[in-house]
Amino acid sequence: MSLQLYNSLTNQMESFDSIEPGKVRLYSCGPTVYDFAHIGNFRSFLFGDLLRRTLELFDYQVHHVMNITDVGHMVEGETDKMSEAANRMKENKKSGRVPEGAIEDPNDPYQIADYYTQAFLEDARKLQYKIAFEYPDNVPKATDYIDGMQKMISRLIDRDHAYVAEDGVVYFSVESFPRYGELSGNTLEKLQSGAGGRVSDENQSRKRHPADFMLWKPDQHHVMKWDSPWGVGYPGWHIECSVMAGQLLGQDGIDIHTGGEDLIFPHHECEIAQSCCANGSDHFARYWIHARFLMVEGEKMSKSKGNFFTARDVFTGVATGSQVHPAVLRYELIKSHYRANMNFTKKGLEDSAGVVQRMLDFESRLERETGGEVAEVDRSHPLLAKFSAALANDLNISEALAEVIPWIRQEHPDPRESLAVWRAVNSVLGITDEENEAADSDPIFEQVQQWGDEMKDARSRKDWDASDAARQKILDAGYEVQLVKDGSVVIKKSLA
RNA sequence: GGCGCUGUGGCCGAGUGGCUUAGGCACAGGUUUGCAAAACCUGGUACGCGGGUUCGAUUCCCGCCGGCGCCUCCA
Repeated sequence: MSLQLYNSLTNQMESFDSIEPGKVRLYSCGPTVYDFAHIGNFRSFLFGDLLRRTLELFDYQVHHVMNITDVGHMVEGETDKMSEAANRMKENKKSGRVPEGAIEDPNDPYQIADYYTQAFLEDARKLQYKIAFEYPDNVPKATDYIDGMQKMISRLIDRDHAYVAEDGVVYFSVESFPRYGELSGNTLEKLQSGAGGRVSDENQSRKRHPADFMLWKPDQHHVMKWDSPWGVGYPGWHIECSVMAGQLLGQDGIDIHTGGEDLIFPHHECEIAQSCCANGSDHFARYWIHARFLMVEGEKMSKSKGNFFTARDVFTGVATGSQVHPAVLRYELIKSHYRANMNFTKKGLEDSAGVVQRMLDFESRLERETGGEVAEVDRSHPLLAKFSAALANDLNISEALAEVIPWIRQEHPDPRESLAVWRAVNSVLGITDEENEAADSDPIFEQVQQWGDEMKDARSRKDWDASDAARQKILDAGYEVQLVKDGSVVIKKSLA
């Protein structure tokens, strides 16, 4: 069975073949670390994770790399993102969102970048984003690759694909790369007319073509700056991914490159141009796969609408009013097809919580029945065959889940086989894991347990009023109560 | 204006030229239960609008309307 993927480069479905048999080189555009990552970022990242896990299910050995962008790129020529982050950090410290003492000096961009990098990794691990467990090896930081960027820029200049403009800025010459526009469907003429009045005239006049993009900008005053053959300054945004992908995954091209749909142009278009021209190769990535945007309650997520949520806003209950288990957020963010807009809602989260609870219960039941012993299964097992066929169809997760959920409800006469099947399914879904369950401890849990005991005692006396009162206290604390036939009371924390 | 994606029942969300027409949540009825919850069983409601092709279209074609992204900050 071959994996079918929708390639943004050709705008059609294609059978996946890797450059090296059995191995996949996968690159995902990662977060900028000027602030906490939001749920839209994680939708895109978790799509990359789902792709990686699916490839692994199909027995590929996947080398996945994702960058961390920690260079403070310029905004509007005035402020840069690191300075903005420093200001925000000072506010966040005041409001308590960032604990006092978390950062010694908010004016040190490296401290800010490091703080948000660690925060990102923490969130990503809770969400079972596999690559976050491979930091730092497969999660490179842009500022560690300045030297490589400079070498690539030099090579582009040597090959006449880049030039130093009269103001000292190094630009990539899009006219030197006829295929520029291949990914986004743009042409240089259209770009020229589309640019309109957005870009200041002074800047444009120094470029050979309006679409030429910056590779290095000399700027003594920039908050993060490095020495270079073109003066002290900082690199352009696009060059870092070309360099890190090349150094970590090899110069002879990568198999799959992923990112959010907004990165198609200009970012990925520019990566292709730089990489192909610097390496003298025809291909950079053979498959480009882009995830669509996330909406919140039917609207675009934006700070001004107040529907802009970070992952930790969701975990802690800031977003919806109740705490959300990371597995529920993960499920919510992966449950719909990556090429469809997804609508993030409180109701959706509650739905997801129900499914996740069912999965957790199912797994613990099988663990109990088998003592953790599993049978041998492979992908020819009926459920796994259907599950993987669905995923092979451009990661059709909805269809895959539509097979799994009814299967869970079925009778499971051979729990050891079912557990093995479940583990294979879960290796892709990433729902249950020991780490999150262990992290579930709650200071009021002992109190809740005590109410549970009260309820059990009251029930044995048939004192229904006392039983109901105890149950209400448990429910109010955000827990759910289940009665078992033998008279015991099982208490579970609500997942969302 | 250009490029690309998209519109399915109360909600989320697959899929298909006709066949038993996903799955989840919610809702209704039932089993169970002190009452709930959970679990299990049963049930109803679809394919943006207008044309065309066809014996037959939600599915193909054309047009229209709506939503989303990009067109040098953006997952």
